[in-house]
Amino acid sequence: MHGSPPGSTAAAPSTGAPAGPPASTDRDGSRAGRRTGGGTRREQILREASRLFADHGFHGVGVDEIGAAVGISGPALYRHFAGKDAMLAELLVGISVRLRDGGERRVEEAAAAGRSPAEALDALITGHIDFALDDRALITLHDRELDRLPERDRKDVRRLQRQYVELWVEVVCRVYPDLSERCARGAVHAVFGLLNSTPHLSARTGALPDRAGTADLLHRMARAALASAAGVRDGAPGGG
Amino acid sequence: MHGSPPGSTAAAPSTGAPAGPPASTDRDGSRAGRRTGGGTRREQILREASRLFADHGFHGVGVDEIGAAVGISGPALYRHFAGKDAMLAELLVGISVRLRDGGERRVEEAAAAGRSPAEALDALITGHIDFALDDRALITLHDRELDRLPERDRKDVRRLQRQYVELWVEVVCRVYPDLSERCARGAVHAVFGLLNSTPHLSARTGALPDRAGTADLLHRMARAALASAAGVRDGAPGGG
DNA sequence: AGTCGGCGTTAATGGGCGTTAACCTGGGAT
DNA sequence: ATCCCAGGTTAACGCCCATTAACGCCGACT
Repeated sequence: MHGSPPGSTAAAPSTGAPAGPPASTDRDGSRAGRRTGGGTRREQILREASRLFADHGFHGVGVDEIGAAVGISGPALYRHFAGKDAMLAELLVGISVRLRDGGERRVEEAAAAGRSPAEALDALITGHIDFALDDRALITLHDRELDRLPERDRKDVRRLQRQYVELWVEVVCRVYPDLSERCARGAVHAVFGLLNSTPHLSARTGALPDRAGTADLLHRMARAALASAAGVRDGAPGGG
Repeated sequence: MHGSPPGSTAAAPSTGAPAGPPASTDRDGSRAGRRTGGGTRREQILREASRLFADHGFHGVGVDEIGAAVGISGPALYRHFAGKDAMLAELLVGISVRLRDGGERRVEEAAAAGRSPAEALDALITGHIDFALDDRALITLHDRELDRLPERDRKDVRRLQRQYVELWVEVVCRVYPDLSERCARGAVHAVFGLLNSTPHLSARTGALPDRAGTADLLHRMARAALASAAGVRDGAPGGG
């Protein structure tokens, strides 16, 4: 019991890539960047933690569960994170940064290429849809577990979220000049709700055709919803 | 310590109506229906519990907190409910029943009055918006805490939710015959996401004009989103 | 008047869980 | 060859919290 060999009792990881035999092939120079199946240990942990948090809620997941999901057990997580809170914080801040930076990049690129505000808005919609479809768990956490964060991080996340919303509002107001900023903000929030509904869809079996079809459907709905918020018939063409 | 008089140490209720002096004025005949400030004790508890669950998540709220919110302390809740799970179950089942029954009633009334499918759809939208605006906490719980339910109740709630969705899908398919049922289901889910976004809005101060304005905005957006899902320009009038 | 049950109270119990402690190991740098 | 430390392991601690136990008050019926 006491001197038993380690590494045999831990549960198997739930991702597709089993980490049983340590991946000895891919050694990169960096010290803290040892890689197993899918990225750094830290990244593995964050990925699994996000899935678990999204499924069962932050308080509904134990550290042992998270550990088991990556093939290590319980307290070993403390070699990578200061605690459970720190994992959630890193996830939420990471999401918010990615959303904001991605949005800013798209708007800047559109402006640099001399495209119309409507095209910039399309770029924002496309980016958000990609995110919602590819990182469903993160999207779920994004607007669900914010309150479980220690004060400091919560403020950071809120600031980032606000910046992202304002980015949208600016573009929307440029596309629909008659729309008040107040209404635009409300409409943008509603469109986020629409786009972020994807987690619910894919829970059901085959609820939607495929990725491209879903993306197209959501894109059309989002654009039409915004247009109608401005009291305008949507005159844009069909899809991307 | 042991024989101290009860009723003096409990925390004050957070609702507007203090329950300090027992309401002796309103006695109705029913035995289990004693009333204090706002409805039955059971109803008080459910109301506060829904608010707390929505704010902090099911696992993030303790029974002592719920008790304190209605002016009693901790284990007294067990005089009214079998346990914490039972409260959540009653809330979620109640929501789902109200949504489904309300929806069915509206559709039947529209049919009985000889109205068009489009008008039935408008009635559904209006009903959902009323619900989302008046019971924000419940709407939040509705799609967030389902997994925290014991198996039996979870199945019930899912069945009710499915029936509600199917009700919408039927009406939508009648309004837009070219829309495949599959796409209609996806679009309906997306519209739910749009309409249920209201909790996020009102968290911010003055994010939206007023109740009527918000309802109108959401209604227009929902209708336009559904129309665009069918590949149709929304031809309905402004709304009201 | 007497009693009985609804509704509270506080104290105790028991399990779950985050976190820490103490210890082990294997592979790269010296 | 040796050392070191990143990254594991299991055991233990302590808190939080849902639930139960044991008891008290009061209003309503007989």
